[in-house]
Amino acid sequence: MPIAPPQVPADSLSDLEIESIDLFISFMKLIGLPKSVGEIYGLLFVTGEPINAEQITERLQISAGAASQGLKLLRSFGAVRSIYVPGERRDHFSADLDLSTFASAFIKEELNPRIEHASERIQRMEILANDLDGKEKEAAIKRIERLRHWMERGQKMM
Amino acid sequence: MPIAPPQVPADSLSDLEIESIDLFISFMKLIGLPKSVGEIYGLLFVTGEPINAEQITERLQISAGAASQGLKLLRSFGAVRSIYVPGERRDHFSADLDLSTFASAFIKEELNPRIEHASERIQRMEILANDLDGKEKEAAIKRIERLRHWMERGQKMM
DNA sequence: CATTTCCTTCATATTTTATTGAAGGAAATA
DNA sequence: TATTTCCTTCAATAAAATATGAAGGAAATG
Repeated sequence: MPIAPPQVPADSLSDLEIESIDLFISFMKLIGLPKSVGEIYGLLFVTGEPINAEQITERLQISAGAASQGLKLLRSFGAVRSIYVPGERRDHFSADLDLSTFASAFIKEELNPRIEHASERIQRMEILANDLDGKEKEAAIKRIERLRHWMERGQKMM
Repeated sequence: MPIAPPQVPADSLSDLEIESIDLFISFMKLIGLPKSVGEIYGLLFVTGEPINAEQITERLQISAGAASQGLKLLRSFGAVRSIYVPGERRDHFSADLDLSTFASAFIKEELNPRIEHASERIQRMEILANDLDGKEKEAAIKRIERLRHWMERGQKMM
């Protein structure tokens, strides 16, 4: 009878690490990013020391692909940076603690394009509303005007 | 040979309606709400006149269940209101154009609870960090401090 | 320059989320 | 009060999002 393979006990996470990871999972989900991205940032956040991709996959028990993609995204937002560690061949990564960089990048890369798209759509709506007649037209234009107002407010907020 | 059943051509949507629906689908997705919610609000937004649930399901080709749930959610945010139409048995619905009501309700019901949860988590992290020693402890505390700072900033923004 | 190591990409599998449709309850109508 | 109409809920299903892991490329090593 074959012996059950020993559960490779990937160096389990401390309570502090778990709290941090959980926290950033919720945060990333809130802004629409996948769980794995939150896991990675959460781990890097508490770890402090730069660690490599293998360490990330082992501690978090995620695939190399997920780590690669998550790190790529986090770097693109400036939330994580590559750190050169002398004598080490692998890339090492560290969390950037200045979340304002992250926020700006997120607004610029994710939010602004959507706002622009919405803006174009509102413009098109105004044109289409002009083809209506009478009371209906007036009402539609008023509504769309209002929409534009709100959109501009949102735009300014950023 | 049986004749193909005539495609019940549910009174198709105008270009203006499609633009509005698309716009609100993107918006609702952005804030993490399902497509059907965006469809419903988008339709009500351009329609102006109060319409009933059946009209919504027919125009949007969605199920009665989806309409019911979507309307429930939108009402809970104050984005849609029930309108009494004399002589009509069915409930009628109309979009509330004041999006600030919507925004407040969304912040209160969706965002604030998450912030509180995060706040508790940070507190727990601070306690756990106190159990570390030396340099590691100091570094961890500094990071968590920083996190709290950012969280409080976010909290104030709302 | 052959080999190894590391990283990324992408097709597929898995997990998560949203929608459907049937059942049941409440309110209006006959 | 029986019947019909309307609305909601929820288990089952469909759709969408995310993670996996194998394949391939690039860079370091021997």
